[in-house]
Amino acid sequence: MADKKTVILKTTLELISEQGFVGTPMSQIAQRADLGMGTIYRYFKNKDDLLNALYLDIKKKIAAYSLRNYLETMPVRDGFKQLLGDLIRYFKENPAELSFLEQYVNSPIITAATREETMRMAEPFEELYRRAKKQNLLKELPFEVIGALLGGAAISLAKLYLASADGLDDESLARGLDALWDMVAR
Amino acid sequence: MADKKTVILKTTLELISEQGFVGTPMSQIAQRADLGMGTIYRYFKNKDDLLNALYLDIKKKIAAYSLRNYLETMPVRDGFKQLLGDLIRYFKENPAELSFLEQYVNSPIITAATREETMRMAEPFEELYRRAKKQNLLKELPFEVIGALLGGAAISLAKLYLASADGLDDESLARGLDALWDMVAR
Amino acid sequence: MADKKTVILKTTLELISEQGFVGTPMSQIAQRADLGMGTIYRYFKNKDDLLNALYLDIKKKIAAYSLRNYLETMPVRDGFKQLLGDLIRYFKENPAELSFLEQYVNSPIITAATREETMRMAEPFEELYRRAKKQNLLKELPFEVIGALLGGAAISLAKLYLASADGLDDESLARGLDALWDMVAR
Amino acid sequence: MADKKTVILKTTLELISEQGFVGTPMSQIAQRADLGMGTIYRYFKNKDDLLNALYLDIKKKIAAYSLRNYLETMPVRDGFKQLLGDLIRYFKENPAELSFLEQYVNSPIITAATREETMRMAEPFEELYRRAKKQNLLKELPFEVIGALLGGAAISLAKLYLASADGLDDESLARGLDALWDMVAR
DNA sequence: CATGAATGAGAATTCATTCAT
DNA sequence: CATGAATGAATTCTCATTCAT
Repeated sequence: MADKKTVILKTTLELISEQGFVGTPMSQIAQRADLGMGTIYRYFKNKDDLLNALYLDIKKKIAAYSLRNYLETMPVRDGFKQLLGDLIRYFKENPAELSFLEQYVNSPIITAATREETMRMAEPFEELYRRAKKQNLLKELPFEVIGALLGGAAISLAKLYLASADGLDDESLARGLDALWDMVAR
Repeated sequence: MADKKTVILKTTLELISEQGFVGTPMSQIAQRADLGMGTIYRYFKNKDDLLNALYLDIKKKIAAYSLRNYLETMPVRDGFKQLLGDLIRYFKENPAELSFLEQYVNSPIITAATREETMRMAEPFEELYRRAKKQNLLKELPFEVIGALLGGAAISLAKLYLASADGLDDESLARGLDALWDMVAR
Repeated sequence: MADKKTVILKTTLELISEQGFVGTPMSQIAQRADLGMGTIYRYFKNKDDLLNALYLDIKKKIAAYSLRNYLETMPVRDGFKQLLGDLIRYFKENPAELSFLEQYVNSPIITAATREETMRMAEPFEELYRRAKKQNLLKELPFEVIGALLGGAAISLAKLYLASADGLDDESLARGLDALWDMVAR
Repeated sequence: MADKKTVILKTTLELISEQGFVGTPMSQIAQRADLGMGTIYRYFKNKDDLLNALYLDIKKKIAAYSLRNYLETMPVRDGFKQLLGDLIRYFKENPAELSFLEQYVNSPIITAATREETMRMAEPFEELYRRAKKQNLLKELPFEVIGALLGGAAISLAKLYLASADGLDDESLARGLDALWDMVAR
């Protein structure tokens, strides 16, 4: 059997994306994970802690997936599209993760410490931004604004694709990515 | 005194934006609203109903505010910037509304019926889209995609401005709106 | 029906003196008091608070009972015997109170604030001590020592009488009180 | 290393006097004693058994300490003062023991069997009482009453000395012991 | 209509005890 | 013999909802 911590996180995500955080009692998580209630508390201090751990875990997976095929040697434009494209593809493949994230990015349950920790994962994106700046490819907008615009639009797009019955074909994804680039390109 | 329903909605928003949903019991809403618990149940079937009503109420206010200065006779580009600019300005003036909305758009508490009802408010925006299409100003993207891209980016931008200490000056807002337009413009 | 707070305190004392504090769940108190669980929490913040309130309540009753027949105009020796005699008689009539007190005087559950509040009840006894001192009737011992010696011995005596099958006859109580006086008298 | 049973008892006393009974789980005892949880259950049937053993252990140490310098050949008055003086000195040197005892003498956790066993330790004191009686030195009070009065007052005194910042000097202890003797002396 | 005390189902969390290694 | 991860019954406490006044 997979290690217990992993099983708990997996089960929690499943249930939360189905019923929401408030709607899923610890007892149900334990039951579905086939573990005793107390076992969860061996691995996580309390319910909030479990949620924060899950949040962090997902963020890490997203970062890893996004970077799969990204190279620092890529041309800037290709780099952007690679990163954002894989971000969207990740959510396409993991809809529960997206729904979870959307619900908790702004929740007071996610602590400042957790949020801080996710910041560090933006490092490759920051490097890309600096590269783009140097080549004078971007609009006159601060890093945070660029990030917010791209992130907001990309996630919104991912949600739409998940909702649509036909799903995401490569053609329309490519067009979406072009739009994203146009938004920030000079 | 304003009518009771309004007072309840206002108080609920206040408390939820201060403490989050889980942390605000009905009894506290009643107390702060200076009403008996039973009174709330006269106006709202239950807590979920209250939340859905609040959600709808806020959406309506946003729509109204966005349309304040929008005219169907405006040039398309100006129309877009007017609608989106006022959307962002609304959140600037009503931060609690934004934080509430962010937390509940994806919550299972908001029912399908409520979600459906908010759709209708996009009507003026749809009209604008059709006008833009006719003039061949937009990229080859379906209405929903255009809407998702713009909405996601705009709200993301609003959140950033709220978080930033210095806030939103006209200059940077204008540049943000230009970026949004570039995203969808042909 | 008596007021709810009183009923809860009474029931709690009953159960705790039978089973101890740890051994009596709040649910059992509610059941025996014929009240809903939540009702207890309307009147007491939590279990510890309930215990502190009970502690204080009993201390007040003891003080009142001790002072029933005590007069500041009594000769000092009679005053001592009156106060201590009624203290012992109170416990004779209210065994549960004694067992409760014995168990919790030294428990960390009783807060410093509660302890402080009980101090004030010693006032009449302090007055008596001052009067005795002025008349040079007592040994050269500080007030606290006199109090500790008398209190300790008196309560120990009360416990013994409760345990003994035959109980406390006036004759032996009188002899016990004489012994107490001899302990502190010059 | 001392034998395990001793280590467990010592650690339990330590933790309970620091945090109270309710606040110290078996797991914490195991951890602090540097033993596995299961090991404790090898030496004690369950938590209550551990507590009863600790209670008995402390009582034995007290009896031993009290008798250190006591001789059956001592004059009665000196004998009393010797026994009671060393009782008080023991608590002075072992405050945790006193606090533990105070909390558990009246607790339902301590079984009748345990209580019975502690009775036997009063044997030397009983002998002393008989000797005093024969010499007609005591008031007309039954053995249990004498014991209760002296025990109650002595422990009360010890507690006071522990609480007082300056502690117990020989001078004031001597005066306290005189008072105790006066209480029971004819 | 309005009130808010009372309710009790339901949730989080703890911890004594067991038992496979 | 020793270990400590796993268990789940038991407990405290919260809060949406009702209903007698």
